[in-house]
Amino acid sequence: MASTMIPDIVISRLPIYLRALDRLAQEGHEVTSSQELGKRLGISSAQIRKDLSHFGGFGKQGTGYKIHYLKEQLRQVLKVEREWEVALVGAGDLGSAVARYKGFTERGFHITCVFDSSPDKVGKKVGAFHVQSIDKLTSEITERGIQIAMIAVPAEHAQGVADQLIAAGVRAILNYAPINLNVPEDVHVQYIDPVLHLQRMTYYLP
Amino acid sequence: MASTMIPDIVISRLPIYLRALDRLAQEGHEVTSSQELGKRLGISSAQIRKDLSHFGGFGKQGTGYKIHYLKEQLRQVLKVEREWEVALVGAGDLGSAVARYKGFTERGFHITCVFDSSPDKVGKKVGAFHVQSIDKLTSEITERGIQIAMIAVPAEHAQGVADQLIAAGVRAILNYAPINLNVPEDVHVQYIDPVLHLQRMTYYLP
DNA sequence: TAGATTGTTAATCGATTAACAATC
DNA sequence: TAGATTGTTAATCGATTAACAATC
Repeated sequence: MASTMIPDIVISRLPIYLRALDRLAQEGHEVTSSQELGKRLGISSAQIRKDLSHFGGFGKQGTGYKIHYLKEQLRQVLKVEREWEVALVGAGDLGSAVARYKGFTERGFHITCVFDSSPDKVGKKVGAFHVQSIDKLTSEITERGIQIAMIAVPAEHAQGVADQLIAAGVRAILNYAPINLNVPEDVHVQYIDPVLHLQRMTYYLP
Repeated sequence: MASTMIPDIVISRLPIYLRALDRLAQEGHEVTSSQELGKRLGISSAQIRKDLSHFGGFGKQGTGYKIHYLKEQLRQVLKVEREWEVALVGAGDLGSAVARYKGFTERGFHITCVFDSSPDKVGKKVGAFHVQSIDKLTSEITERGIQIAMIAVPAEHAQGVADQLIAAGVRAILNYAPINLNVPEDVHVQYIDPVLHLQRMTYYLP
């Protein structure tokens, strides 16, 4: 299969293209070119064409890409033409904010269960969600066949939670805890730590 | 100056190293090696040594790196040995969550002003912050000499806000709005869009 | 000293870009 | 047709890794 041969760095740009295409569509455009897209994103047109060509010829010489069509193709490549169930672990300040964030559902990622280890929180509601005991994590995730989870617990508990999630069948983790996770190679992890981004920018400030 | 010659990809890893060193220190370690650090981070030891060597010889043959010393050196390189003032634009759901997040202050980034365009929000409190009208943005940021801002407004207003921030002197922007910003090349932008990370992982799921 | 690990060089690997034939 | 833009190849550029002398 071709999928194993496509560099991850290419995959990482597809969601960015998709987001820009959504925007162009919203603005009323129907067609775009690698040049226009590249200018918006600060990416060379050659790179965009090369990235897209891994998955097929989506454009037409002389005219460019039909935005609606390209969007649909990219959504299928990324497997985001479907809806995904997501588990959230941690219902503290950070977890609650994540649970309330509307951007997930709007783009096809539905949080369907929220876990916390604190008896104070279990049984309470966070946003629209009923917080469950972490003891239910394995059974709930296994039964529902959930493959994606978000971790929003303190750093010191994140690795343990990740291990539990993986044992229960989770294969993709979005980690908000400020710590690196060690996971088997068939499990994917992405990190959100806004402070890292700030620290990367201060280097360049006077 | 050497700084312009160091690849940005190297800079982007320094905060990750720093975070791992913090953790090692918390766990009671006093010394580490490129091998140990690399194993934790899933990065080759050669890469860590090479990255660090851009800034000086921080280690000792045979023994490795003193964690406390290396932390201090990296903090200086990244300019995070000091405290930074940060402006936040947008006090809606997302902006409020950002304002309440404790991780910023803990690591030296102090939100000192919050702006919103909605008269409903101006004058109210969000977390510990008094929300100001966006009309005050330019004067407030200029007077305080703020160089870092976070954008948490709807996508359609993000570019306009960025333009205002830059005109007022901001040189580093952390953008939570799901849209690419076009900025002059002496302005740094980083993006936080958790959905992008999820979309990048679903590609690999069955 | 023997063992370990750095800092650095050279070799390898991979990603980006330039260029252009194909073609709409 | 003339103009525009794709998809793709080859060339360039840059980043990672392997290896090892230096040295603690």
